[in-house]
Order: sequence, then structure tokens, then C-alpha cells
Amino acid sequence: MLSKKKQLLFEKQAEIAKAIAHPLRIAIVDFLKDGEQCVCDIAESVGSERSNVSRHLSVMVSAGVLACRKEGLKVIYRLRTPCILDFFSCTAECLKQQLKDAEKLLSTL
Amino acid sequence: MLSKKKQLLFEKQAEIAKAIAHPLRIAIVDFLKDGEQCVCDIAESVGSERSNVSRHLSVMVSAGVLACRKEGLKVIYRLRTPCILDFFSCTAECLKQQLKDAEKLLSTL
DNA sequence: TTATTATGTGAGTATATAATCACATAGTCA
DNA sequence: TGACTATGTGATTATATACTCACATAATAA
Repeated sequence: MLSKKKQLLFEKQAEIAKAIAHPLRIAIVDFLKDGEQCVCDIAESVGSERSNVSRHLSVMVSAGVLACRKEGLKVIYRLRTPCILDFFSCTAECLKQQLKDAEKLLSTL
Repeated sequence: MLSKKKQLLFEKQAEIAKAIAHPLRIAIVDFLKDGEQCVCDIAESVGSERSNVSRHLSVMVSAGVLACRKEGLKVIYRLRTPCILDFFSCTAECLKQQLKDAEKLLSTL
């Protein structure tokens, strides 16, 4: 069985993972990697309703993945830490491995 | 708007993120970091029903995070690539940043 | 053969999540 | 003040997910 401490840590980690476990949210993080952006531009970039994007953004803020600030009418969102981008290299490695395994399987035919 | 190519990539990445976006599944990955294990021992380690663990395992296999092999009666699961563990350092960094921000906020009171 | 063990799965329920629409709020400017 | 713009949110619906139980399957051994 797990200790309470580990369980709590795993819950926190799961929350972060959940916060980016959606194609649209990954698109948002990807769009923000080059700098902060307003909801308006984010919505246009990922091609979805403003209200929907707004909800996705608030989920990521709650999980601590994004931060935001007001600037006049606009709300500007940014990555809270660049380390979230490490996740991309992590998944890229996984996908590469999947491809490698698939190739190995093919070559035996 | 996103290109079809990017959209597909984001979906793949989201699938991997979703596959580990659950406290129990993170506990499983953590348990497997030191080597392969059977369902039985995994279930005991994370403290959940065998049938439930079995389902979680199959989700992670589908996403390409885990691989498995049969050995007699047992089915032995392992991390498909160690790179999935990078996710842990990624979340650890995020959590550290959250703590740092919280401390900064506290010190202004 | 039967019994035993490890694992997987169908069905049901409960809960969580995503998307959309209409509307509310808040800041800006004439 | 009123009109306009950017964003957030309540309510609804549709869908996905997690969990439990009972049962099915598959490997093994007596």
C-alpha cells in the first residue's frame, strides 16, 4: 500500500498531467511556448470557441501550469514554468519508440 | 488554425498524457520504474482491485506507455521506454515553482 | 478430468469532462 | 452616459471515465 505522502504527491502529479491531457490544451501550451498571448489570439490559433478556450485556460491555471495577468480589456496567459515543455520531448520519445517497435514488427513479415 | 499534421500530433501527445493522468496510474508507473511486475503485485502495491488495475494497465498499453509479456499464468508489465519517467521531473519542477510562488505571496503579507 | 490461480471483460452505476449557447461582467472610449 | 469589446460563467447536453461485481478465459497442476 502507498503512504499518504506518496498518494498526495501522485494526486498532484496527476492533476498536472490531466491539465495538459487534451489536444486543445496541448495546442495552447504549444502556442504559448514562444511567449504570452491573450485569450482572443489563443482561441484563433487553436481554432475553437472563446468560451471553450477560456474554460480550458482556467483548468490549466488551477493546475499551476499557466499564469495570467490583466492588461486593459485583455487577459494575457503564459506558461508558469518552461519545464512544462519537457513534457513534449518526453512524449516525442515515447512516440519514436512506438514507431521503432512498429518497424521491428514490420521487418519480421 | 492548426494544420492537420499538428492536430494529429497533439492528439497523440494528449493520449499519452491522458494515459498517466490518474493518481493510480502514476503510482503504477512509479512502481514499475525499478523493473517489470505482474498484475498481482502491482495491485497490491497500489492498493486497488485487480480488475480495476487490469483496466488501467490496458489503457497504458494502448497509449504505448507500457508493454507486457506472458509468463505462465502471470502477465508481466513494464515501462515501454524509461523516458516516461522524465514526466516526473517535469511535474516536480512545476510543483516546486508553485511552492516558490506561494512563498513569495506569503512574504508580502 | 477437476481444481486452482492469475488475469481480463461485460454490464451497470456514478461521476467527471467537454462543448455550446446565452448571458453577465469588466474595461475602454466616444 | 451608452456602445463596444474581451473575457468569464451558469445551464444544458453529450460523452468519457472510473469503479465494482460477477463471470469468462487461460495456464497450470493434481
